[in-house]
Amino acid sequence: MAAPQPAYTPDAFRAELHAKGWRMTPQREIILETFQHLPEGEHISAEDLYEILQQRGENISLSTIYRTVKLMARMGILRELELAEDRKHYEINQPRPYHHHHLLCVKTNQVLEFKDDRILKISQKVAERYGFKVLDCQLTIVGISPEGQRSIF
Amino acid sequence: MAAPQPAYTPDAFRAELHAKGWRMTPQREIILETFQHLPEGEHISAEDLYEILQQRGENISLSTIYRTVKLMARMGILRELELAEDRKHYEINQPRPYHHHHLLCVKTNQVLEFKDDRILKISQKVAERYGFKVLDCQLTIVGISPEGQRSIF
DNA sequence: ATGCGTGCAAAGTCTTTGCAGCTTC
DNA sequence: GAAGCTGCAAAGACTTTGCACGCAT
Repeated sequence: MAAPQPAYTPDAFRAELHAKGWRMTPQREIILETFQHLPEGEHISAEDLYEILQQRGENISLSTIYRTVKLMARMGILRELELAEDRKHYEINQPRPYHHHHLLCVKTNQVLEFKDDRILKISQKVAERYGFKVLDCQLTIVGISPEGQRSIF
Repeated sequence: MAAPQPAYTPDAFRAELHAKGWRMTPQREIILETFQHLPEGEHISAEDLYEILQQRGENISLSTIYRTVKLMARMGILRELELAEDRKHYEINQPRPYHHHHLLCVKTNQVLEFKDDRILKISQKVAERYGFKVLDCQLTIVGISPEGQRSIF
């Protein structure tokens, strides 16, 4: 029985930043919150985030967004996904059982999510074997969707 | 007991190309062979491949390389990996039990390989559930290596 | 007060594309 | 012979970086 997962708070973020000699800023807090309020499983690109913030009237530069998401990914707060052909996408790195993985179609570029607790367990075992601390694990299944199988390519 | 895995021959490649109305060329054959002769687990970028070919005296343009590796990845012959920060890497998509996965350190960028037969089994089950045909599956564990844990970031 | 972070614009890097000529089927 | 493929150069797309100013500590 898993306990409800407490949200990663701005204060926790601040503390982690301080521990490394870094600083909390309004921009970083807004970006954290924005990711936390994204519907589950939704992953966005730097540019997507920029537009979301623009529409909310938050003027945070693209540079800052790029710098911040990279920082947060390195801290393990965000997962960096490379599912689309062209650009990276990010999403909150939810702990199990919210952890999910992706099924990707090379023909239609369709992306489906699925969950499987075994993946994280396997990952933790493997990481332990090599002395790694796990921040995230992603199983990406690349294949051809039913629609893709019908198309002639 | 798995039977020895027959290599994917130029003829098989040719046949698959023809089935789609495409053509075999010397460049494509050389690229296929180059990937097949790479040490197991070695994955290279388009530019790496370009340099390898240059050194072998094969003048194949970067454009052709980009076009060919993308084509071969879509055909399931190559796996497209996004382990490095910047560019895509490719390797032959070996069938089980040669299939391997990656453990990546966000601090040192170190990449380790490991094998685990369960991953492919799980992937096939999941794909089946959604009607997908599996071309490849990649479990990437992102974490911090022992060396990375010692560094101050 | 110190020095990290932000914004802007410019520069970079990897990748794609238009086109003419060559090659494969 | 028709259509796909290659090479070259140019264009494109995403991301990073230099610098001056502002803000967190």
